[in-house]
Amino acid sequence: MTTNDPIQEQLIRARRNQILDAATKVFAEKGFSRATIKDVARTAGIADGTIYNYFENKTALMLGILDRLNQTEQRDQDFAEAESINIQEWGERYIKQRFEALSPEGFQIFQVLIAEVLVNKELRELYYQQVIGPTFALAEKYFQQWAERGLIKTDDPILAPRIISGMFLGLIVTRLMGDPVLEERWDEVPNMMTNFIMKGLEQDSE
Amino acid sequence: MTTNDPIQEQLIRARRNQILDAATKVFAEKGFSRATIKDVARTAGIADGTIYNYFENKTALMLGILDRLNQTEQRDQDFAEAESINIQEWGERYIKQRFEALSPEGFQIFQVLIAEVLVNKELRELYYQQVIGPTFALAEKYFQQWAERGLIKTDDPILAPRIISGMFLGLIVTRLMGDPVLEERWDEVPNMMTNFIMKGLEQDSE
Amino acid sequence: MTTNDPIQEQLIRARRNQILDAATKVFAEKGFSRATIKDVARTAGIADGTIYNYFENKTALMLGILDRLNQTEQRDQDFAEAESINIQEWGERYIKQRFEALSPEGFQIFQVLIAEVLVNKELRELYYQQVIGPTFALAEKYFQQWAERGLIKTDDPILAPRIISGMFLGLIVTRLMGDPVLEERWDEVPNMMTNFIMKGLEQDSE
Amino acid sequence: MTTNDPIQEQLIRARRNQILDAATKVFAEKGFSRATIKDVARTAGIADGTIYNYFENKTALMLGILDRLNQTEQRDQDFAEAESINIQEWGERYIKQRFEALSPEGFQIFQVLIAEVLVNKELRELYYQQVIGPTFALAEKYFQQWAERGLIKTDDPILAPRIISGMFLGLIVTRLMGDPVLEERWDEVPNMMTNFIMKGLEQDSE
DNA sequence: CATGAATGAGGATTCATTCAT
DNA sequence: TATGAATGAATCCTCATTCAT
Repeated sequence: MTTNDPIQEQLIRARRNQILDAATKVFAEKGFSRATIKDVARTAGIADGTIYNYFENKTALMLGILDRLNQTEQRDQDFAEAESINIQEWGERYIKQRFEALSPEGFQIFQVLIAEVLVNKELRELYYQQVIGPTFALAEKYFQQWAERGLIKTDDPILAPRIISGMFLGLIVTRLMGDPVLEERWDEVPNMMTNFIMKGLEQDSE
Repeated sequence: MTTNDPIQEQLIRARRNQILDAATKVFAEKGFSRATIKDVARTAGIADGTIYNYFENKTALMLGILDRLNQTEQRDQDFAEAESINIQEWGERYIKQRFEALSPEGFQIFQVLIAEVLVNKELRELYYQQVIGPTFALAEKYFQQWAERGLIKTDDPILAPRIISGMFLGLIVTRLMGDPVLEERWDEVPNMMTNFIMKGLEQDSE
Repeated sequence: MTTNDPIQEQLIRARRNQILDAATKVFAEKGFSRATIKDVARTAGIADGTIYNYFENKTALMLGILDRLNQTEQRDQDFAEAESINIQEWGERYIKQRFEALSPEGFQIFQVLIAEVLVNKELRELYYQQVIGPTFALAEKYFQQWAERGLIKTDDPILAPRIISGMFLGLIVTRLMGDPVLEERWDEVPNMMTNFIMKGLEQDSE
Repeated sequence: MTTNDPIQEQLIRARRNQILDAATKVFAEKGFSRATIKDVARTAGIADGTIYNYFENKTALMLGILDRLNQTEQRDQDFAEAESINIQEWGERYIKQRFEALSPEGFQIFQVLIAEVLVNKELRELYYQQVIGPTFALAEKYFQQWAERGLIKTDDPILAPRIISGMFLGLIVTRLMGDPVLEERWDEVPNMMTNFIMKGLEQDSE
């Protein structure tokens, strides 16, 4: 079962990725339940049965997608360096970075993920525990520090990051819901959003 | 077929609502595809077949939920009166109103809706056309006016409402994803959000 | 249950006939199985439930149709008088009579009957016992007599009537199968058929 | 999808035939509508689902039966050679041939076919167009020729073949309706029928 | 490992029948 | 009696999963 042959390992990993790519695409298009193993297999260009050599069952495909997401996510958990530089600048950079990470495939992953997490309690808990929770915990810590140092003016370092990430998430969802404006002007969104977060809508009071 | 007997009408409407309530609950819990007609029937306390006396098929249940949503939504399409009063005050009031409209059942409806719309192209297009599109169109018009009159300082009346509604939507999704903080402190969110929208995070520059 | 009020009786019989008419029509169009009680009720202009006040169940509708057929059939069991007149003339008259009995409704009854009898063993046995069998028995008797008296030249009074009635039945079936020629020229068929039966195709041998 | 592997092809065709055999049997016994896929599957000795690997749906089974019939039918479209030989002899031979083609399975096919065609408009039109119509067209042509050459004495080459084929069809139906005489003496029918067609019932007039 | 035919449990839907009004 | 809403058994069909090749 578990070989140690490094070439074998490579092949297996490649095949797993090929299947997960197909699954992501198909799940995004039709949703987890409506998508069939046959769909995934056809999209991956392999036979139905082959999928079961790499994944226990259909649910494992979903978890596999989540897993890959986690792995990529972890790379950009870099709230850190904020201290050194101007907070506005950092915010800008951070947000842009998040947006840039959203490849077309990234959107599909979000699409699958949100849709499924909303209606699958198990997955929801898993995802909250593994991703959302830790992210918020980290964010809270930094917002706390920044607020203390007077870098930002929020008095609620718990809700603030939720509002910001909510904005990000909501924009993605709105785009996924088919808003053509967001699709077309997606590049302008990070800047706009940063501005928004920093300064709000209100007229300067002078 | 279509009787005019008002008592009959009442009964039919009541039964339809009973079924839609059950469907909303079940769809929110398990998602549209995983939910079975038997689930809905059991939850509604009726027989499977009865559902088909009121709805063509399972999909019609989904559309029925959407329809009821539209009907309630239309009541609060009141961007209007903003002109008369202070824009900040209006924003506060408007946002609070939107939040208050979110009964527990309201959350379930969102849960069903978002999850399904994300993976159901037909429904997505329908919903965008009937709800999202018109709402944005209206919002754009008002933002435009407010910006012209100097009430708000955005220079982009197209993206701005998307960012704000995205924030709202994103917060709902985050809560639906199980964030306990948002659930617990949901009452504080409208104020916080209003503030945020108006003033942003940035320290006043004096 | 069983009233003796003659007016009641009349009404009941009328309603039964109304239902059977509708059933005949619907069964002919869609076949017994595909036809629904709702179809029959709608065609009869009454409610579904009402049918069950007059017939035990759906099958009883079929038997009711058969029953009415038997009652009309019995009127023309008049092989008799053949003796008195020229056999050719009699044949002509008999065949014409059979054809004339075929009202449009009569075709529908045949359509229902044949289709159902072919695939319903119980009904088939019932029908053979009650109608086909007795008819052949009678026919055999007369053919026997005619042959003995030299009125016809068949030496097989058992098969002969089967061939003739088969011809009749087959022409009906062919017409029911949608042959436009037979539909259009149906009036000419009796004569043609009589001739055929009497003289066959063969050239006279002089 | 469509492999060219000849062994695969063989297996597929064999399985299709296995299913169609079962379907023919079951449909003949219970009729198309009353027969269930489970019935067919059990009779074929396979699982329900397997049927759907070979046929789109239940209706396709019916069409499949029809298709096989067409293929066998086409072999004996041999009106031709009549010219060379004595017409009586040819008629005899032709009719015998048709009767011999009626294997036990052939009867079942007729049973299914007639019963269903009578109550299924779509199938009826399909069958008329593909089988009955063309057959009559061919027959008309030959009867016309024979009549012109004085081989037969009919003056109506349009109705004549209908009467003859009607006789054949009617005899089959009568037998299918359960007549024990026809079942027992089926072998004698072709001769009797030929005679009948050629000479009719009438006493020779000398 | 790869394949894809076979399996059969599960779910949407239909419809004969019942029964309260 | 007439009605037609409610019922739930029955049936078609889908599809995750298995397994022989």
